[in-house]
Amino acid sequence: MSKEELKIVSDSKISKKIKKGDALFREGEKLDGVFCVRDGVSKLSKLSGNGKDQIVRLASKGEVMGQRAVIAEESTNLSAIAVSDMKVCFIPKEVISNTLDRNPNFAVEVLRHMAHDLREADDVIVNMSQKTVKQRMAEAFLYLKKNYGEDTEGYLTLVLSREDYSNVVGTATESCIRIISEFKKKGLIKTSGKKIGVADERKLLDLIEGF
Amino acid sequence: MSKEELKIVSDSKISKKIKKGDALFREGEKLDGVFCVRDGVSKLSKLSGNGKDQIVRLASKGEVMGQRAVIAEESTNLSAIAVSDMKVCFIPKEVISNTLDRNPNFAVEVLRHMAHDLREADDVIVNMSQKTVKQRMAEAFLYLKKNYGEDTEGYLTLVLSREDYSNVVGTATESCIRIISEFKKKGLIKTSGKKIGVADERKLLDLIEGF
DNA sequence: CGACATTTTGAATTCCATCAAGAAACGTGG
DNA sequence: CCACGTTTCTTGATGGAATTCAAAATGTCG
Repeated sequence: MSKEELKIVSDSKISKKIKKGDALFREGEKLDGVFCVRDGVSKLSKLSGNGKDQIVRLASKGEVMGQRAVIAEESTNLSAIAVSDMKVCFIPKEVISNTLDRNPNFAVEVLRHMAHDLREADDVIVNMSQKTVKQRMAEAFLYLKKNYGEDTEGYLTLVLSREDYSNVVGTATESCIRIISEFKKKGLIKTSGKKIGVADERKLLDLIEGF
Repeated sequence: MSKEELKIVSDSKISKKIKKGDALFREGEKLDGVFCVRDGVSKLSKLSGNGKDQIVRLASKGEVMGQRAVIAEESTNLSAIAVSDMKVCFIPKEVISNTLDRNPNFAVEVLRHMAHDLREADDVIVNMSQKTVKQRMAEAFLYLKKNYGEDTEGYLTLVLSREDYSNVVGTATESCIRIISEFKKKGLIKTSGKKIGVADERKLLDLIEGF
């Protein structure tokens, strides 16, 4: 991307602060631009027929939300809700489509990014359909540790509610809670209030592999 | 896409015939190009930890396979296996990447296509995690009817094995068979050998909605 | 026909969602 | 700071859904 173009995109950014629990957008809305996360984490979820949310992915610093809808010129299929306080910047869709048309490299860059998202989505499909709830819970904890890290005491940096966990894993909140307490009893994880920490990574991995 | 470029792509195509059951490629392989389906149908599947295949999507006439891997310059995450006899054409990756670099419109076109795939993948994730096996079976039949049509007697044009059905839906083959016979008894579908036909679209829809 | 894969049914078991109800945490206004 | 209503978390009990293992029936192909 050339310097002038980088400047255009950069100038057209609008910064926003979003409070935990507030929505950046909701499924079905038309977006006039994309959001880029500068700080904090957002969940991207979709309402299912039975009234439950399914969290499809999480977006944190440096990640972009809404590009699928803007590119396809459709309304969003997902809602974006802040899981923690956030700072985001907004880039109007005209800027996106102009840059796309003018700059093949930018397009290819976006393409790569979407190819990556698609691969992850394929993996999630397989996990959802072939793994047990326990295995998916174990994966979720390892994923959160890997992507968001842990504090000095070994607890996951990103703190989610039990309901959010269940919406990531696609299960009932009670099942999720039961599995957390089972994992704790077996020493796979540790808890402190809402915080959860990975205690035995190896055993979690074994569980995922089916031992 | 300009005429010259169209010609380049067209000239570089290589036609292949693939027999039912044969693989176009297998997960983990590196691809040196993409496949475009001219005739027949292929399943795109991924092996899960427990040894079962999960069919992520089906590709038929006009659809392209392998573009994700080629664009991301990774090995494929999916296997492509012919569900019926097929004719496909192969386009080398150099041709793809050259065209991508030169032609912003082509890139945007591919981008739109991938945005569409991503949306569908999101929907599948929600279906897999929130719907029952029965509901997913019902959806599968309606999907197959809508996308591949039915013969003069009302049976689905695309004939899959029971195992393939179960791999689409993400369930055990026995469960899948039991549901088929239940649906038949209730008059939702009809069968004749391996062939399956939609008998009562409305009732299938009701079942999906949870009645 | 015989060998092999696919389809079908049966029964036992495990997994998970749901309903109900109690305990702990949280915020808010007095 | 406490009393309160509200939300979130936790545990128990139960029924239904789906997997698994086993075995029989049917189909397919050399």
